[in-house]
Amino acid sequence: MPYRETEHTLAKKADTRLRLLKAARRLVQQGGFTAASASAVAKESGVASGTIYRHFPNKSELVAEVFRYATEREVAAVAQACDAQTVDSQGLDSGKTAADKLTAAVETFAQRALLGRTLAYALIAEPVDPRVEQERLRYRFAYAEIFEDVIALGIQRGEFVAQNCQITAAALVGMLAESLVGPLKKEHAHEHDDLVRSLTALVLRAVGFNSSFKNRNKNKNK
Amino acid sequence: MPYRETEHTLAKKADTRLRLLKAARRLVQQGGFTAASASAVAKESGVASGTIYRHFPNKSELVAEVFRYATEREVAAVAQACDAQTVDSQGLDSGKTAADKLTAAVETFAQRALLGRTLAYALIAEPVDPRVEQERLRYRFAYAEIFEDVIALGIQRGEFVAQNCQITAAALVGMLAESLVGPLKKEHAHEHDDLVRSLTALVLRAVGFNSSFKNRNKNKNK
DNA sequence: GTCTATACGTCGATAGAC
DNA sequence: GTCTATCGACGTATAGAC
Repeated sequence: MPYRETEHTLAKKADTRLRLLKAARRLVQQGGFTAASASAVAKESGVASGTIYRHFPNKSELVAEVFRYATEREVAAVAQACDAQTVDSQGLDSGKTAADKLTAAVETFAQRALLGRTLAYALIAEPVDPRVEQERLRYRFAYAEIFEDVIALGIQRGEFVAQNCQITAAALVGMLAESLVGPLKKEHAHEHDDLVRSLTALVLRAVGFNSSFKNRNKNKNK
Repeated sequence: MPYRETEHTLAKKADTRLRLLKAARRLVQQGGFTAASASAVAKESGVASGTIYRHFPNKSELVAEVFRYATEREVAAVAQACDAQTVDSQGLDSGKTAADKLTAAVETFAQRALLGRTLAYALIAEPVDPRVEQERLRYRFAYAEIFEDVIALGIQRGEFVAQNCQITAAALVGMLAESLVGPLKKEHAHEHDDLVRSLTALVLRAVGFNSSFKNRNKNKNK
């Protein structure tokens, strides 16, 4: 009787793969990418080291996948922070301004990073394999796309000064990432709130937020 | 007669080392770090490939050294742009404002990058060996230190709003680096001037430049 | 400079799914 | 009976300690 792949075997295989990813992510969370050695991942996920290479062609690919797995959560959180409550449960526009959205995005990004410093540092700045660095570039662009929309909205609403959205969006990504690198390395970053406030202020200045803007169109869709 | 290192042999050795570095830098300039393979470097500098390893312990170290060699120029150019002409040949303060300095720094960084796009991309964003990535982190901090002084000056002079200089300085480094990544990859970036203008405006907004600032202390040291 | 530790990746054997 | 997943020791490269 010839061997065939069935639903069951495939599901099991996918399951093992996921276990490996989750185990690796835990290790990165605790000690950065350097802590996610092949043998450590194997141990953490309860398989033999050789098994890893039945699911990933090499270490770089495993790590790149872990990077995506972890970063996608962050991107999603920021994206959600921008859109959240723009439209409430009754389908009414809550009148969230572009400045509100941008502030929420910055706070979300920064606070998540500061609460999981090791993971954040690993995702943002830890020197890693070029293969993983490639993924970093992609995801920075993903963040930029989110910001771009918000900036365009802000300009359209007259909250922000006219500007090239793409440039500013990329710049915001750089600002956030780079300004967090230092604090993420230090041990006692208990001035979280100060830092977040500084960052939001900085970002709002950068986009040319007109602080006299009074949300003139508030509730215009009601 | 036992072999001894003489002045002459040492000088020759240093000379070869420098030739290797310069050759590698040329290659990076033309094709990024991927183009600077060991064999290519050997060919370009007219030595046998094995000779490289008499001057550098391994490829990573060679590349890291090239990175430093190239980046130090850039940092120096930016530092000089900040300080230039603050004091003229007669020892008189030319009254350069912090905004002037910051603008000069941004223009210098961006224009140099746009004129040597391949090299700039390699130094700023190309996925590279972790050993080299480590150097990137260092140099980003070097840039930040330059900016920090200028920002502190601007605050002190009342040109910029009060803020945490370290955070802003790091953020500026990130802004510049990240906003150039996209443009540096594209072929026809003939909107150089537009980009540079956008960047300077963005940076001045970020530091909270008070555009009504009239350089009240101009020439106060005359 | 040698020695030890640890890293990645491979391999033949084994167990088990089909 | 045929194929695959898993194991875990092993080969090889490299880094750090002494």
